[in-house]
Amino acid sequence: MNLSVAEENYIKAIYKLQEGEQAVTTNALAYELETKPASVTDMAKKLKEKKLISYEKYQGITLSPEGRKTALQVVRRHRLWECFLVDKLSFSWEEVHELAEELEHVRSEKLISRLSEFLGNPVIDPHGDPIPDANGRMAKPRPQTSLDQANARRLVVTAVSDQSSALLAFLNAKSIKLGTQLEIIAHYEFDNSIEIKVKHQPAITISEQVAKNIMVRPL
Amino acid sequence: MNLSVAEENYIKAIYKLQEGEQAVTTNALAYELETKPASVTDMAKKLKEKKLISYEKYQGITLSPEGRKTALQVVRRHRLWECFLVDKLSFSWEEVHELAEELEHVRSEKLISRLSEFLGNPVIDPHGDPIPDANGRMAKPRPQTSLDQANARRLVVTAVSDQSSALLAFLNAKSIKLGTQLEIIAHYEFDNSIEIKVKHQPAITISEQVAKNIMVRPL
DNA sequence: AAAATTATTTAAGTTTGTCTAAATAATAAT
DNA sequence: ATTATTATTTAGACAAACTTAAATAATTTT
Repeated sequence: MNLSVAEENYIKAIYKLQEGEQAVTTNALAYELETKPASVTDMAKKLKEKKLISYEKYQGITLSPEGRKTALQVVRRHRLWECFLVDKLSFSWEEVHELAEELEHVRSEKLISRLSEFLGNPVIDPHGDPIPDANGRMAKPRPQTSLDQANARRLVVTAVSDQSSALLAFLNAKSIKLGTQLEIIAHYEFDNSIEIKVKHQPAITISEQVAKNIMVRPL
Repeated sequence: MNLSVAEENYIKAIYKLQEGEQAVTTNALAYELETKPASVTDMAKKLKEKKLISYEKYQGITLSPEGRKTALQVVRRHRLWECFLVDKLSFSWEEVHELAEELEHVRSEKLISRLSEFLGNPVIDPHGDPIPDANGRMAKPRPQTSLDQANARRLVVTAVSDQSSALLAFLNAKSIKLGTQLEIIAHYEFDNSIEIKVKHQPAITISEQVAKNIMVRPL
């Protein structure tokens, strides 16, 4: 099946939002793709026609088996390019998403298998997310949570969900990046701020707002 | 200026056809881009509006200085990706064109400068064509001619202009590839066929049709 | 359970890049 | 210098992916 860039982006977004099983709503998808609900409805009809999703009016969207397979191919391409950009071109992890977003739409089995080989067939990308293999199989995603909901004491930073440059600059200033190990010192209940410590750095206090956008997993 | 993929392809094709100075005709451009003359006229109006070309009804098209700059950026991206595919992913020179055709449209100064650096800032691509630098400067193109028009005796293969798999298979069978050194043994005037010899191979006779599609330069 | 709110869909219109068919201009042939 | 041919442009339409505004369905609130 030959999909347009827009169609691939819808499939990928549905995959991301579906997260397990429940149907994806029109609104959620519109928000994710920065488009309007009416556009989502239009596209849903088209993707249903192509048997990539199941969709009934007012009932939300779920990927069909073919849809899931397609999604995994796009995810594989995206994550392999991220590896390339970080490992070979020395980009930092927060820069690569947008570029990979474009590179992922170059559809060529051969290109992707050669790229994977060139990178040493990596199984996780620079954000710590697993890379599907050519058959769509991958390790189960790490149990990430946002920092404000973490219950373990010692944690590793796995991603930053908000890509705004303000947040990235803040994290940069505090030497917090992918793979940084943190220790939670205290929760302050009156404003839900969190005091954390990075090795060799003074302890710092982080607002709930910031904590919500830092993804971590237990060490 | 933010150009669409289609616009970039037009600019690149105009650059390719302009070859020196003379204006590009509507028909030639339509043929090159595998589209219809009417579509070319439409696009010409748009590109003129954006000041990338000069164009007057029935007078053909030439790139403006900005247009040329844009074209060189696209050519730079294309040729760097070709280097990457051949040098790092072990593609053969005849496979890379289509892939580079897609990769070239990922517009990021930083990506391209990093890629160039990663490749060791190459100045010629796998087809022997010069790669423009970040400022659009490049070595002057090699004096290629098609094999049927070559006047020197000893030649190097620099490109194959027809990308059909039939021709590529033929060349493969005869061990002729980019960089192969040939010697012209004889021209047969009755059908313009050419007898050539590759080192360590028996001499072979090539039709005019084939010779027209093999680009060479004097050794 | 009715009213209010929110979510979703439909209808109609836009833009980009294409197309076909018809009209016009430029060039070549007699 | 007409006529014929070829090249180019215009006009009108189409598909993809989007938009806004209005209509309808689903969900929540009271």
